[in-house]
Amino acid sequence: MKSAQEQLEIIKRGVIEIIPEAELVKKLAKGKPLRIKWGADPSAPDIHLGHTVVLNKLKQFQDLGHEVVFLVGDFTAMIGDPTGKTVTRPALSAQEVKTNSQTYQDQVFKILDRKKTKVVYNRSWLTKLKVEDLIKLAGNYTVARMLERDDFHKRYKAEQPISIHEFLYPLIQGYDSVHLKADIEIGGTDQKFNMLVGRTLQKEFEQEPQIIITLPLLEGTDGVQKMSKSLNNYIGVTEPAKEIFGKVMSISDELMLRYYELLTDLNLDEVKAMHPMEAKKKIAGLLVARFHDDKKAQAARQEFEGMFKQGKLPDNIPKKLDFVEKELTVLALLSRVELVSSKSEGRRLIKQGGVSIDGEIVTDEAMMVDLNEQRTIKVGKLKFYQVKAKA
RNA sequence: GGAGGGGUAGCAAAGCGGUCAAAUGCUCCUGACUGUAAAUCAGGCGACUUCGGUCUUCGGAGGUUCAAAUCCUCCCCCCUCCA
Repeated sequence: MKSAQEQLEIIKRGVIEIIPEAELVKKLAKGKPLRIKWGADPSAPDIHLGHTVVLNKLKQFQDLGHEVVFLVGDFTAMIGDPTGKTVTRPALSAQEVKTNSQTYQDQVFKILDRKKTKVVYNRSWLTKLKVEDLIKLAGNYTVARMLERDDFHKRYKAEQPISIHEFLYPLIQGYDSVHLKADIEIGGTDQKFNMLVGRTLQKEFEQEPQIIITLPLLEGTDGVQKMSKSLNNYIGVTEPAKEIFGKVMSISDELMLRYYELLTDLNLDEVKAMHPMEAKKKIAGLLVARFHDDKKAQAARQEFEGMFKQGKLPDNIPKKLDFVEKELTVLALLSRVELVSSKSEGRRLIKQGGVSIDGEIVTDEAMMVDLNEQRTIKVGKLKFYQVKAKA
């Protein structure tokens, strides 16, 4: 095992805060594997780039010889983390949780070392908690302290409602740390308060309090809001290579630098010196390679370049080659292959010059398309379909 | 228990008897420019259409009216304050 100082150097890279750093050094100095807690809510089982910021850090810990505890919050999912949220989530069924957490694990282990990871479900101990215990637990915290939390504070000041159960969430999350005897808890900056509660509770339970490590939140592809599935601004780790590549290519330059900063170890000055497009292709390739492999990264890049520079068609165009009709109007064709959600939309697109067949822009919605030959119909820049009548 | 505010298109938010398929902003879609970037510009953003129109939308159900998102009745839901 590396020295505490060496480890600290690695750990510190890319993190926002270590609370408190001195205690971390002490823990590391013991030379024993530490237990790192990372909790995830199994309601949205798609791991995206945002999660990987934390996962990469966890992987570093594993490489340094520590133990990662992946906590599936199947119990807490019923409450719904109030962090940054306004709506309560519906409770998940046991089956959903099971499926979700399985998917979650498959994805997590694209990055984490399965052998060095312990997977736990907080339902297994939280269901055993008695009302009595819960009240005791709640006794450790005051309303005033809860209200210190930024989003609670804002809502309180704005006279927005705060439900009691939302106060319970941080307490329960904190209790998880007590139960697991976590040495370190890691999470996004939005989790700081919740993780601090864990620290406080551990002290109450006369444990050595956990160290808190916060990591930056990755902005989604829109460049503004944090990456999340519900905002549909995410890049999922299980997405096909060309999707990942394409999505990365479409982010803004500014955001690209941010991605370099949070998702790679590369020197930012060198990146800035590159042509932005080149730099973007590079990170797109890197990420594809990370979640797939080098070969696919190469292929994705080539396809991308072929498609947009040389105007070639992408590889896997959806096909429908068994039309009964020998010919159809453009409009009918569009709606048949569901490139448009309604005929009105199709009309609009044609009017705006967004539809082409075999490279020819369509101007007349009633134009007949001969389906005896294979045709490629294109809507906008990215949607294609190959069509042909049944032989 | 009492008082008040509110539910309008993906979101936010106007409209408060006809000119409303519903202002405006954002998102989104298409086109131009370009590096599938940003910014900008142009157009669009309920459905169907023989492009003349037609049909279905403003929490739900009824009603008044030639005419209702707009008025009335009942119901459902959300929020705030007081107790």
